[in-house]
Amino acid sequence: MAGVSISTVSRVINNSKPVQDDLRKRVLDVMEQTKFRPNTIAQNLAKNESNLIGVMLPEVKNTVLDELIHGINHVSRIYGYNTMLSLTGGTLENELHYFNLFRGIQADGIILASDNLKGELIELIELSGIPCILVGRDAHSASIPSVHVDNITAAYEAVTYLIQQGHRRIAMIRARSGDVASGDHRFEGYRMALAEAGIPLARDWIVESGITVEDGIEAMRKIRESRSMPTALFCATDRIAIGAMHDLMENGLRIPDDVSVVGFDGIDMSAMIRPKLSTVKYSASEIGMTAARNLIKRIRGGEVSPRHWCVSHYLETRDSVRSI
Amino acid sequence: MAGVSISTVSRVINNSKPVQDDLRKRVLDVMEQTKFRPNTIAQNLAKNESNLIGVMLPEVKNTVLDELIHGINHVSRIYGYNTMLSLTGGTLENELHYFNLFRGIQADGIILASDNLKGELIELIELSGIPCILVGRDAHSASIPSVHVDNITAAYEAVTYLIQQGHRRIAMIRARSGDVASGDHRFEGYRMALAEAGIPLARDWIVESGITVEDGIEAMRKIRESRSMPTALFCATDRIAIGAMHDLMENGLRIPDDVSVVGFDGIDMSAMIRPKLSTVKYSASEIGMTAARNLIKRIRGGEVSPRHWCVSHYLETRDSVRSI
DNA sequence: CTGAAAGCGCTAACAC
DNA sequence: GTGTTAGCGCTTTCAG
Repeated sequence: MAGVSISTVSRVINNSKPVQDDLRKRVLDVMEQTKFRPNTIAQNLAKNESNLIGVMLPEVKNTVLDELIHGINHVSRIYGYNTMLSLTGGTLENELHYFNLFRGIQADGIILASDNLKGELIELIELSGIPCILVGRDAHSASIPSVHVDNITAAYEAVTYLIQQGHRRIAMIRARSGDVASGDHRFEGYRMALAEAGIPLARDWIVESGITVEDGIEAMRKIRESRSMPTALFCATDRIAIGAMHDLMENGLRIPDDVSVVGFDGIDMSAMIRPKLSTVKYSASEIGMTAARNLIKRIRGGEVSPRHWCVSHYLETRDSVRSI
Repeated sequence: MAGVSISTVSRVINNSKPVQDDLRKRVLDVMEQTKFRPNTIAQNLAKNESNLIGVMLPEVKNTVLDELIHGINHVSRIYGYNTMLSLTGGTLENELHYFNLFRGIQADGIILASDNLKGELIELIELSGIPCILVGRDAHSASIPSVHVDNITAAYEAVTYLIQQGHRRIAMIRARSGDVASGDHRFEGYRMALAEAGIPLARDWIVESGITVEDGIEAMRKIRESRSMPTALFCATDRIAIGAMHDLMENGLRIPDDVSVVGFDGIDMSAMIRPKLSTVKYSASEIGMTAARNLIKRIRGGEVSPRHWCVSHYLETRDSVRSI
């Protein structure tokens, strides 16, 4: 329509080479008038890059993840990348599926939160050659960089705080083993703190659970039904803690008078419930930003050796713990 | 590697035409051993379709949206579609941007929650010819089908309930006008209920606010500082309600003794806070499933005339309202 | 049933 | 500066 060659059109679209003003104008006019948009997919195919970063998360049920995503989006945008998100539900099958989907649309890099970084998934990632970065959990495999809070230390500090407040009968509702961050590592911190204080682990007071509010309710019920009650409870996530508090209060126990509770994550609701929940806080958006920044560095051929970054954390003490 | 032509490989990948067993096996073996995956993007380019549904949401800060997404994913998967999500922050600029991004990767259809369905955006959508469906809010424009709860009626019922409990001094924290669902429509329901009961609107008791917990705190403060206090409060979202309750309790007011509160959405936290929040509930996953189902029908050339679907709602009465 | 060849919409040398 | 041409990785006629 503009009476020019395809290449010229391509050049004005990409500003890749100089084009005479009148030709450029003719092209632009036609584009405007036909509302033409270049087909990204074909561009990507031809260029073998997409300026697209894929994000794979198991779910988005708490505010922390929204912050994480915003952190990622923020720096991605600055560097000219778009992001696209998919929810995997945490299953290996879905993770493989979505990884291939991202691969298919030529994603330049992928940020993922997964507990299945081994076997098939890790093979696929390495084979694909797509730069990846793990968020939220410490990497099993050294081949993939990661950004996360120091879950072990943070949990250790939270439980140590409880011990300092005079508690020795401390239960923990942990996430399932296999759930790296909130399961294994936060439990490890709990174990270390108790060990250091010479407190033996009490089987009845360690219950494995999902990470949702409902799971917390269920898990708390199990602890209540055990032979004796703890005076304090450390929960792997705030949602678990909120569920547990719900169960306790429904059953006539007072917080923190009867049992003290500490959570992990610092979701916004932790400050809204009563009593306000003491919890381990950290900046999820910082995780997102750091991840995006370093992923992009790798995409652009920066450092290759995988590193692991920790963002800072602190215990926000509120009203759910008493000293005895 | 398998000693066959490209076409044959394509045929075994797609099962599009019969291939002799031994050839098929040779191809499959090589695919397995090289971990070969077809390049989706090139497939799409050649086929001019992607089996991809784009989802555009402003944010994912509450459990309702997680449910919504899962609803969408669930039925999409059944029909062989993949989904990809992008967070727009609710700004027109981002919505245009991501829409074009989805268009670029040849998304077959798009599910979106937007309050900017007019002017540029609607033009772009119509021009692109991509089937779209709106979730969460009633469509301005008749040209785009939508799935949502009947916000006006639901809000009307919630406020009418308050009136039945003997309240006449009823405040509302509404979302901003322009925010179709939680702003305009839920306010309209409030207005109708009061009008029907012959209660005049009190300017001081209607405050416009964002939809987050923090916004709720801020808005409640404004109401507290007005000349006189209401006995009841209707909030456009549960998060607002939770923030408002926080502010009230921080300032020594009791719920429901001093003021009754009703929320909207039925997020999981509404049952966790104390007192438990009475709120309008509905199934977000049903919205997601209905949207996906009908979008796919449109993609496949089913009915063209846009329709609007409502999912059912009900008022879950809990402990945050007293009768006077 | 199988291979050769054209083409999806675009970019990137390569000539002029 | 601009047009021509060869792909990007795949699907789909079209012959055989």
